[in-house]
Amino acid sequence: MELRQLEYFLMVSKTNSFTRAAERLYVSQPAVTNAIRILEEELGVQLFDRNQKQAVLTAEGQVFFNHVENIMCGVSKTIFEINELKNLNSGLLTLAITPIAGTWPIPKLLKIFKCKYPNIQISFIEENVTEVQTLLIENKADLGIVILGDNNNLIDYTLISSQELVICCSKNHCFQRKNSIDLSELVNEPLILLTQNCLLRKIIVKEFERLNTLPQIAFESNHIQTIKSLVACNAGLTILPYDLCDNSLVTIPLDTPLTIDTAIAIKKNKYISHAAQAFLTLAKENFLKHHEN
Amino acid sequence: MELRQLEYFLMVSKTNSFTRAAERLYVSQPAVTNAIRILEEELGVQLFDRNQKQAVLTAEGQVFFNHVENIMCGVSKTIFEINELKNLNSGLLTLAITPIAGTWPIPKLLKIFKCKYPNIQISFIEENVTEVQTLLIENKADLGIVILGDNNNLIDYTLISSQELVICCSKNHCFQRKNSIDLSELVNEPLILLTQNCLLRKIIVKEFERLNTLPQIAFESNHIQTIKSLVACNAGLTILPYDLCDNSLVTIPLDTPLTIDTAIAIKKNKYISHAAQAFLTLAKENFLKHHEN
DNA sequence: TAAAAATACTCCATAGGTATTTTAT
DNA sequence: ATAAAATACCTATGGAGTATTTTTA
Repeated sequence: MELRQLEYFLMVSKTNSFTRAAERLYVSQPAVTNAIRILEEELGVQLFDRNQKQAVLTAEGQVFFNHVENIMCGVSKTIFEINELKNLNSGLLTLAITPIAGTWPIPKLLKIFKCKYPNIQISFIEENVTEVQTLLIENKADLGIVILGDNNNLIDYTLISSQELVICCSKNHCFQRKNSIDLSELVNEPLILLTQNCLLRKIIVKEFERLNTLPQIAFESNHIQTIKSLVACNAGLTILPYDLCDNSLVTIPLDTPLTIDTAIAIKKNKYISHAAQAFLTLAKENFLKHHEN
Repeated sequence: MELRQLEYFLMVSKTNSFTRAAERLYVSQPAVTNAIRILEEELGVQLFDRNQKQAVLTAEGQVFFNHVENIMCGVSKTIFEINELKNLNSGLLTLAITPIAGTWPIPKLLKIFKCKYPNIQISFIEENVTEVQTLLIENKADLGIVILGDNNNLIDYTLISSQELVICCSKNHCFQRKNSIDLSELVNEPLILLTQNCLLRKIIVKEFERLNTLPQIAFESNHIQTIKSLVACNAGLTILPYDLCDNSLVTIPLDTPLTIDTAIAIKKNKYISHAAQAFLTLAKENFLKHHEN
């Protein structure tokens, strides 16, 4: 049984004529006759009654017809859906993101993506970096979005955001007039940082360790907003990516700039779905455009 | 797109290997590779990620897989159903019957048929002879069951029952001792017959007309039972097929036997469905067996 | 190095074409 | 006589095979 035969069969059923079916299918009449003959032989059942004035379905042919219509409808739907995927008019994108990446700078990017490809469904898995990497390697996520720093050699990383870290203090803090600050000046200042397992915290602590010291952590929270509120009421200082700060705080650059880099992580040598490719391309474009400014 | 390709695709999906799929399909590995390659080219989408340790479905391949499973399931169901029809394990038989045929001798035959082919569904259309013939010509019924007498030259008739008509009278009637009766003896007897449009009535009337006379119709009814009851209480005589009589009545054969013939009517040159063929064969067998006795 | 997939090539089955015959109205 | 389907025969596409190369773990 072949789809071609089924197609011919449907056309003969609809036109009640081998000749007219052949015309509409742009093949010769014997081609149709042959296809139907072979189909009937294979099924062991006569599909058309040729003794009538016109080729008319037999009882068995009618039963077959009902099934074949369903099959061919399924085939059409399949091809349609594949084209929708190709045209990025449908699809599922599974993103494995780390919490910090989830708060920033990804939401902005997602908004642009969703606007451009409204029919692509996005599914999030929010886990820590090592778990995100595992998900990628096990093909349980298309793309990961992580803060660079703890790379895995089975994964490729594409930088999509590089943001300068700045010191944040309240408008009343004595640092507020400074043009820049050296990290060493913060050694004795009470700091308000994210909780221990966050990459931003780890990056900051690592920088202090490079100075052979440790930060004085007055408060820690896993909510950026809490940290900002504490800083605003002068409970201490914090260090945040510039874009996460708002005008309730004073931001002061570091003497030796420190950046936090966000990257899209993809398993090496893995096929990338159209939706994932679209996301990757958009993220790269966005990064370049942002960097020009 | 071809069913063969879809079959190969499913096997590769299930085995995650072109080589193992080829083994299971009893074809060479390049045959599978080629089929999938052509399928991918035609769809414009990569279905398998060959960069992994094993051939694994891409996101697009997964979507395709879901559809293809449905399609192939539909194909299996189709073939199964066609085989069921061939094996007379399913099917629909549309019988166009005239009322007299419906009461007798068809019910007996139907019982045997239903017993032998319990899964064939039977649909009745009860109409008069000319309407039954129209239904057959318009392919709205597979078989007709009619009393012979008003034949149509577009239709073939197959005799399935030939029954002698007998005079019926009550046990008190003066005729009850007779061994046989000539129709002419009934000319002045009050008769109880079926209503005008019934073929049995027409046959009887025609016989009287051959004697250049008309029957004296005391009562008419379209219910056999009513007629029999009237005869039993001596309201008159009737003429019925022998099998429709019971021992509440006395039955007397006619001098010159008169028969009522039931036939299966089929449109000439028409394809006969397996179910209809089975019914026809059974009816013929049954008729022969009955005639031997 | 081994195993899997891709490639190169050869062959033949068969789909489809043209020409013609048969069939049915 | 006409129109439709079947048949006969030919051609060429492409599916499947074998042998081999490439690739990746």
